[in-house]
Amino acid sequence: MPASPGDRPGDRPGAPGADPRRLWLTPDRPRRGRRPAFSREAITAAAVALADAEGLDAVTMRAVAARVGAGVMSLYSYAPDKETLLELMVDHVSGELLPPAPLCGDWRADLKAVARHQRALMLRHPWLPAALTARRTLGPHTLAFLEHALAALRPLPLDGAAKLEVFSLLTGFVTSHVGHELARAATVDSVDRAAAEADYLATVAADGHHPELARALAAPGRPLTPEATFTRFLDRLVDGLDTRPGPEAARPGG
Amino acid sequence: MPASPGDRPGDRPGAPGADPRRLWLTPDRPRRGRRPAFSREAITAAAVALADAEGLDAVTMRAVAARVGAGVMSLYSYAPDKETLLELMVDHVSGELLPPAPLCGDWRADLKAVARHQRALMLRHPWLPAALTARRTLGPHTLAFLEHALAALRPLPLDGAAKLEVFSLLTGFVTSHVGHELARAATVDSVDRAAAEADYLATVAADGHHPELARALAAPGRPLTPEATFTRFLDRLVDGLDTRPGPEAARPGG
DNA sequence: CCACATTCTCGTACGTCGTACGAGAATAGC
DNA sequence: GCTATTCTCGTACGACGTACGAGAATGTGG
Repeated sequence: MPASPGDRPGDRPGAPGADPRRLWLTPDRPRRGRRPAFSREAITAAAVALADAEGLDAVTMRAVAARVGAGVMSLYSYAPDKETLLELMVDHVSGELLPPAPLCGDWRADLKAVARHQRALMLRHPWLPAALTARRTLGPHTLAFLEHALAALRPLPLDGAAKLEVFSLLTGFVTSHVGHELARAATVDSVDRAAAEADYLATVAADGHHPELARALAAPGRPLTPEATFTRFLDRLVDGLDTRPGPEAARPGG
Repeated sequence: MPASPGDRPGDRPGAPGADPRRLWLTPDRPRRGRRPAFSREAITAAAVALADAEGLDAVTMRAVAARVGAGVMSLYSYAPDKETLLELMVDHVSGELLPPAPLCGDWRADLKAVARHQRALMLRHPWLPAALTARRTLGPHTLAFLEHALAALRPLPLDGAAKLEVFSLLTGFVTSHVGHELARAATVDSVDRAAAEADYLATVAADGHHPELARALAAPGRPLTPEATFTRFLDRLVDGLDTRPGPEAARPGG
C-alpha cells in the first residue's frame, strides 16, 4: 500500500467518518483518470435544496442523485456515505454565517448576536436543528464561525476550555429552542393536533394531581411572538452567565 | 361507526401519534375477544432493555418482537407504530425519576437537583438524549416530573408560561450537554478517532487563520471530570437565570 | 351448547432505504 | 496505442417499517 499523498474526494474505502482530515483537508489532487462529471459542492447544494424543500427525510441518496442528474452510486465517489453527506450539508449552510458581522466589544451583545444568527440560519433551513443534534461537524465554515464566537468571548477572563464550553452551551440552547419552535410551528399546521394536545393537557391538569401544571396552563397567557420568546430566553441565559473562571479542578473520581 | 367508548391499547387504525389521549388515556377496557398474550408494559420494557444494551438503532420492531417472544406484527396491537413505541420508552424510563426527592425551598438548589436527576437518567439510558431531541413526550411519568419541576419554581415571580419556558430551557440544556458528553465518551472508546480529531484541530489551529481557536486549544487545560464540567455549566445557567417577569408582551408581527 | 361478533396473533409481502460489487467508459502518462 | 487510474452507475442484497388478511382464542346472547 503506497501511502497515497493526499486524498481524493471519493476514496471509496475507509471508515464512515473516521478521520476528519480525510473529509475536510482534500486539495483534490488527482489529475489522472476519468474527469469527474459532478462536484462535491454541487451534490451538497442539491441535498441542501432538497432538505429545504421537503425536509430531512426526503434526503435519500436516490433523491439527491436524481436532483443532480447522476446515478445513485456516483454519489459515493464524492462522499463515502450518507452520514458524510449530512456533515457536508451542515458545513455548507454554515457558510451563510460568514463573514460574521463585526464585533462591538460588548461580549454579551456580541454573544447574543451570534445566537441570533444561528437561529436565523435554522429558520432558513428547518432541518438544521435535527441535523445538528445528531452529529458534531468541524468543517471550515463551522470552524470559522467558532473562531468568531471565541473572538466575541475575548474580553472574558475564562480559559480556552471554558470558552469552548460557553459556545457549546449557547449552541445547544439555540438548537434545542429552535427545534421546539419549529416543531410547534409545524403542529399548528394541523390544527386538530394542537387542539388535541391542549385538550389532553387540560384533562391531565384537571385530574387534581397536577396543581402546578393547572396553574401554569391557567396563566393569563399574553402570547409572545417566537422572536420575543427567543429573546427572553437568550437574555435569561446570557445576561446571567457566570463568568468567573470557575472552581478549582475536581479530582477525577472525587 | 359506533363511536366505541374508550380505546384499546391496540386500536389498529388512527394516525401515528395524532391524539395524545389515544395513547395515554387508555383504561384498557376490553373484556371481550381473545386474551392478550403480552402487554404494552412488557413490550416497552423489552425495547428499553434493548436500547440500553445495544443502542437506539438496535431497537427495530423485529428485534423487540424477538425479545418478548412475539411475532413482529403482534407489536402493532399494543402500539400503532414505532414512533409511539419510542414515546412509550421515553415515558417508561422517566418513571425512574419518580417519586422525586422532596424540595428544599431554595429554587436554585431544587432546579439544579432536577437537572442532576435528568442527567443521571440519561447516563443510565444513553439513548435518551437522542430520543428526546426527536420528539416531545407528554406521558404520565414525564408530566409528573414536570409537575415536580414546576413546584420547584413556585417561589419565582414568573407566570406559568415563563416557568414552562424555564423548564424547557433547562431540559434542552441537559439533553444537549449529556448528548455531547456521551458522544465524547463513545469516541474515547476508539482512541484513533479522538486522536485524529485532535490532530485535525491542531492542524486547523496552526494555519494562522484561527488565532482564537489556537489560543483556546493551547489552554493549560486542567482536566475536569464530566461531573465537574456539568456542574459548572449548570451553575452558570441557573445561578444567572434572570427571574424578572420579563418585558412587556410584544405585538405579533412587531 | 352453539353461533357469532370481537379481539388478538403473526406469516407473508411490498416498497423503501443505504450501499457492496464490479463491469464498462473516460482520461493521463508512457 | 497500451496501461494504470479514476469515475459512472446498473444490479443486487439485506434490513427496515408496516399493510393485509387468514386463523385462533375469547366473551355474550340465544
